[in-house]
Amino acid sequence: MTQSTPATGKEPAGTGQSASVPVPAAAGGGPISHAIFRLARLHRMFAGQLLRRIGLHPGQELVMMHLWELGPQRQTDLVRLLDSDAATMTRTVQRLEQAGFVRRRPSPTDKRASLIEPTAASHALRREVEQSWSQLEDLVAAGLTADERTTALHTLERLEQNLVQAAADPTCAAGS
Amino acid sequence: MTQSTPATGKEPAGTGQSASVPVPAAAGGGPISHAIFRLARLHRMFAGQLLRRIGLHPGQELVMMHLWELGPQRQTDLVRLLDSDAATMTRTVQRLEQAGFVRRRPSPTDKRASLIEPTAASHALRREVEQSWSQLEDLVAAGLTADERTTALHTLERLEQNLVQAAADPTCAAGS
DNA sequence: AACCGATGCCTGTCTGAACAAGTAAATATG
DNA sequence: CATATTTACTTGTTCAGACAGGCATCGGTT
Repeated sequence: MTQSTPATGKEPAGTGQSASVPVPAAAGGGPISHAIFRLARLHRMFAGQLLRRIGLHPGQELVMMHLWELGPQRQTDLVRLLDSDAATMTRTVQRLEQAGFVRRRPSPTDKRASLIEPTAASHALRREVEQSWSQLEDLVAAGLTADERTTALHTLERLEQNLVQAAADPTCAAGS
Repeated sequence: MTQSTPATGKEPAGTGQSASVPVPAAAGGGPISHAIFRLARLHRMFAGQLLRRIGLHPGQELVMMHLWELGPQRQTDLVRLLDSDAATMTRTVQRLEQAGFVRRRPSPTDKRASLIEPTAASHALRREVEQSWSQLEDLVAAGLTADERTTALHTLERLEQNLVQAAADPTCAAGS
C-alpha cells in the first residue's frame, strides 16, 4: 500500500476500465507499470497475429527489417541494433535461415564471424511487413490526432528514458 | 496509415532521438509501436531483476499477488484474472508449487479443479513484492509530477483501449 | 439412464528471452 | 614469438507465452 490512491483523487474503480481490463487492487501499487504491462501484452499479441500471416514470429521481423535496410550484417551488429542477446540472435538467425529468409556467408575478414544477408525470397515479405507495422500503428493510435500521437510518443519516450537512466545510474538497484 | 510512405524515405534524423535509443529508419513506419516495444522490454527487464532477488520470475509475482489478495483460486480463475493462458498457468503453478509458494488442494465441489492457495512461506515475500512494484513504479515515473503521472497513465490506457476495441472489432484483421 | 457439449486441466511443441558456459579466432601485451 | 584478453558465436538450461490436442469431469438434454 504505497499509494493506492493517486493524489489526483482518481477513483480506482471508476477509471472507465472496460470489463476486459481486470484491475484488481493487486496492481494498485504500480498503476503505470501495470498499464505498461497490459499495453505491451496486447501490442505484442497484435503484432504476433499480423506477423503470423506472413510467416514470421515476433522479433524476427525486426531482424529482417534491419537486414533489408542496412544489408548484410554480422550477428553482433544485429545484436547491437536490436539491443538483443547474442544467444537469442544465434537461434533467431538459425530459424530465419531454416525458413529461407536469410543466408549466411563467411566473413571475408574475420573467420569467427559470418555475414547474414536477406534472401531474394525474403524481399517479397518486406512490403507486407512494413504494411503490418503501419497497420499496427494505426490500430494502436487510432483516433489520435497528429498532435496527440506526438504527445503519446513523448510520454513513452519519457518513461523509457527514465528506465535507461536508471540502468546507468549506480544508485539503481537493478544495475547490471 | 500510408503516411509512412517509407519507400524512399531516407528521412531518419527527425525526432532527435537520444543516443541510447537506436532508431534506425526500420522503425520509422511505426514510431509509437516501436516505443511501446522498447519501453516494454526495458520495463520487463527491470521487473525481472527486481523479482530475481526474491526468487520469482516475471509473471509469477502476478499470480502470487492475486492469491494473496483474493485467497485460494482455481487455475481458471487465475487465467481469467491475469488474462493469461491455461497451459501457461498450469506450468506456472507447477513451478510455484515446486518452489514452495503455493499449494494445491482438490476442489470440494468439482473433481476436475483444484484450488491454488498461497503457502505460509509465500507470505514472507508479499512485502518484498509490493515494495519491488513500488520501486519499479518510481523508477519508470521518476521526475514526473502527480499530474504528469496521471496523464501518462491516461495515455497508456488510451492506447490499450484502442487495441482492446480493435480486438473486438470485426473489421480488425487481427480478429481471432 | 444415456448422450453430448462445455469446462478444467494437462502435455507436447515451438518461439523469444535471459543467463551461464564453452569454443575458436582476432587482438593486445609481455 | 608466446601468452593473455577480448571478441564472435554456439550450446545448454530455464522461463513465459502461444497454439494444438487430449482426457476427465460436469451439466443439461433427451
